[in-house]
Amino acid sequence: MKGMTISKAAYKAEVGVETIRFYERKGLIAQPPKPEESAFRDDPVETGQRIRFIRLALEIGFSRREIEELLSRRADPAADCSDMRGRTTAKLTEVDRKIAHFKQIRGALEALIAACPDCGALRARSILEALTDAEDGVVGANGRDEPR
Amino acid sequence: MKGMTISKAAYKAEVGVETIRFYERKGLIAQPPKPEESAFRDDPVETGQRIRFIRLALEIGFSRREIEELLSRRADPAADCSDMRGRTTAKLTEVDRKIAHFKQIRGALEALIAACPDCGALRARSILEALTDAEDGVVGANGRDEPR
DNA sequence: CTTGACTCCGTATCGTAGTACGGAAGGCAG
DNA sequence: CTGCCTTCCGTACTACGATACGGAGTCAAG
Repeated sequence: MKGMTISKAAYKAEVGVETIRFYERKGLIAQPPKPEESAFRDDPVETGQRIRFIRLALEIGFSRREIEELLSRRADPAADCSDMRGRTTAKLTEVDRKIAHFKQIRGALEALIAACPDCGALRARSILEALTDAEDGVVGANGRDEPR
Repeated sequence: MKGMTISKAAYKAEVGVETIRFYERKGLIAQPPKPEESAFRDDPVETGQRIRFIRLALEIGFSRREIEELLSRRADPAADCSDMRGRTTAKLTEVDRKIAHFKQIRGALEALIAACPDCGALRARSILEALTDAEDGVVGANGRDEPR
């Protein structure tokens, strides 16, 4: 167990062992071949970089599928930057849409709080009913914010 | 089939039949008792209101579990408005956090686009590597945006 | 040479919010 | 009274990103 075992790779990348295995199953990272002298594999350094890239891309809002594509582009020497730029711009628009949506939600919540002027005396019923009656359809024409 | 059947209730509330059944299973709405003269149930009007409340609360960002609590508070006459106000305020904070987070992501995406000044000549590698190298840890101290 | 920690791998489970399916039974028109 | 539609109900499946578990094999230290 001298090489870069999965647990060491996981520790370095600050993810769980299971996460690495999960990425392997999904084809985001390659399963390193086992060296002949050992039954355990030897993760190349590249794996760590790849994991960090995946985590980062996840953090800025790319989905696993999208990351899959990004990684395949990365491997493809014919892919140029404009493609990547397009994807990133599209993601930016998506993020803007989300921000706008959450701002709308924010407004609805503030209205809800404002609709409860001198609390304590009022029952929960009133605020809930204010919500039900007044806010109908306010939030989104799309109906759903984040298609999960 | 004269009463308020499930499909009529679903139509009125603008949800699917399966969605009502799903809410019943989850205890968000009660299964109306079947009248003796019919094998089919008769959904009371209250059900429709309850469904609209649920949809609305979902839209402004309450989770199913939270809605469950809200509904039980609604049934509880001892619950007062300040409790509801507290929950709503907490949700507002949560939404603010999300907005801030998405703005951070927005920034990262813009940086990513800016890091690709004269595209076309550059390979995807460069922008991806810029991302990997430069943005490390930028996005969130929490590491995860929406705890799903 | 045993013990305990670690690895490998498949499969199962989580949480969220539903959606789909299949079969049995009821209801209604022709 | 026959065929088709709808209802009822349980169960399975979807997407997303992991996370957990069980059993077999392996490695290294005592």
